[in-house]
Amino acid sequence: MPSTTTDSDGTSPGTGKRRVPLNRAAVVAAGRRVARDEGLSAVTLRRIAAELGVTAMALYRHVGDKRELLVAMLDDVAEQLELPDGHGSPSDRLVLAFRALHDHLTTEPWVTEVLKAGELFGPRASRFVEHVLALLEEAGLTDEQAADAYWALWWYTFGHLSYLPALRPEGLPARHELMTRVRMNDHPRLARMLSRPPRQAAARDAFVPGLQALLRGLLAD
Amino acid sequence: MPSTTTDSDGTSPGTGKRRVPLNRAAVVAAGRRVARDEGLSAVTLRRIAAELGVTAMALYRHVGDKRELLVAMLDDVAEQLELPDGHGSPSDRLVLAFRALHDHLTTEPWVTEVLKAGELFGPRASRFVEHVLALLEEAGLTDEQAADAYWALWWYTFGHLSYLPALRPEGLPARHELMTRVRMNDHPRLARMLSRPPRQAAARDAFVPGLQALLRGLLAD
DNA sequence: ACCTGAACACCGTTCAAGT
DNA sequence: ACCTGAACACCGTTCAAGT
Repeated sequence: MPSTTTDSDGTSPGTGKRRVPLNRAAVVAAGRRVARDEGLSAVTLRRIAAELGVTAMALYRHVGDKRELLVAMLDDVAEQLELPDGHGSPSDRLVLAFRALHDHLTTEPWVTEVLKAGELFGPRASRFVEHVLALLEEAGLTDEQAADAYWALWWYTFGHLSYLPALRPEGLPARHELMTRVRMNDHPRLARMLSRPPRQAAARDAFVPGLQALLRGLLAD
Repeated sequence: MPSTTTDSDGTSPGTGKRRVPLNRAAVVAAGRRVARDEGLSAVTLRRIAAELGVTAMALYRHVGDKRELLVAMLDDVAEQLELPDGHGSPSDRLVLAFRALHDHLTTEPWVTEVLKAGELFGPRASRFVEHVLALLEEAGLTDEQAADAYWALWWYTFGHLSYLPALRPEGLPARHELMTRVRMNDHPRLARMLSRPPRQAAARDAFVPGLQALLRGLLAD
């Protein structure tokens, strides 16, 4: 979402001299830019500073520490999540909501990595939570049931997100090695499972059926 | 489970001189010891080497790199997982199996952290997978349905494991801060959810009901 | 007020050298 | 064969100093 020639900090990224003082939004934007283009491992204070034409220490004026920066980047992503306003049963609309969440968190892989690092999906995600709780209520759940159901749905979604990277090209050698080390004669069912093509698309498609199954179980009292 | 005075490397940990040459099992055991006692962040090659009375570089003789060491530590944990041989319906026994997995992975918190880092739960876990696939088959699922169901159950379990740390004492300030930053008037249901006591035990107890709901949905065709 | 330079205490890892 | 010492290229972060 950075524009072509000028960013919110008033400079062309990586070039030229500072015209205006740094601000927090510019730091967060630079962090997202680096994360999107070069991956989370490239998100170091020194790298972001270079992106802004500044030294690493200058960042400490606008951000308490690196963790705070990551939380701010996450919150920035949360703000851009759009809630689908669908029709149909609460169950159908819950599927839509979690699919939207899943897809949104998936567009920039670093987001999942930061979530895995233990950061909570920040305050700006509260719209989403409220929306889901309302749908669960509409489906007939009590406050307590809705809260438990929300967490179950989130755990499932987060677990799925976390395992997508393992199915990416880089992870496939590890999977193959695992396949060869398993004594297949003792584990015929596992052997059959592993022999199925492990396409990432397959895992992606498996998200919705599992989600629907979970919802069926949660909404059936 | 290292014994009291002597370890598998033939020395008292952290003291004395080497009597026998290092071996891979001793390195892995030392890694687990450090992880259990001081947390995953303390698991550095230098720290493990010190534990063994050796320099960091000596470890490279027995372990390719740090990642390989972590995978070996994980595999060590997988080997110790005991499958419960319960009676009752396949569904009941699936609950038992995943509860056993959950509890086993929970006894040493670093395990979840390594899983979050993207490592696959190694070859020695294949007994568990085979066991679950057999139960799903017994419940009437086809190969393909069983594979999808296995993943759904794992995603749910892993998601839950991953969020336990956020509910530990260290994470509670963050949760509280989140609570104050949410505009509660706009989000009444979220406000009610957050005001419930966020005890870790509660999240732990919530694991099984969600698991049962998921199973209900998966097994009902 | 805002930013820099140098330094500190760490990492994983490589490489030549010791015994 | 097995281990060491010194070094490299990094981290996040602190602190005194510049303008």
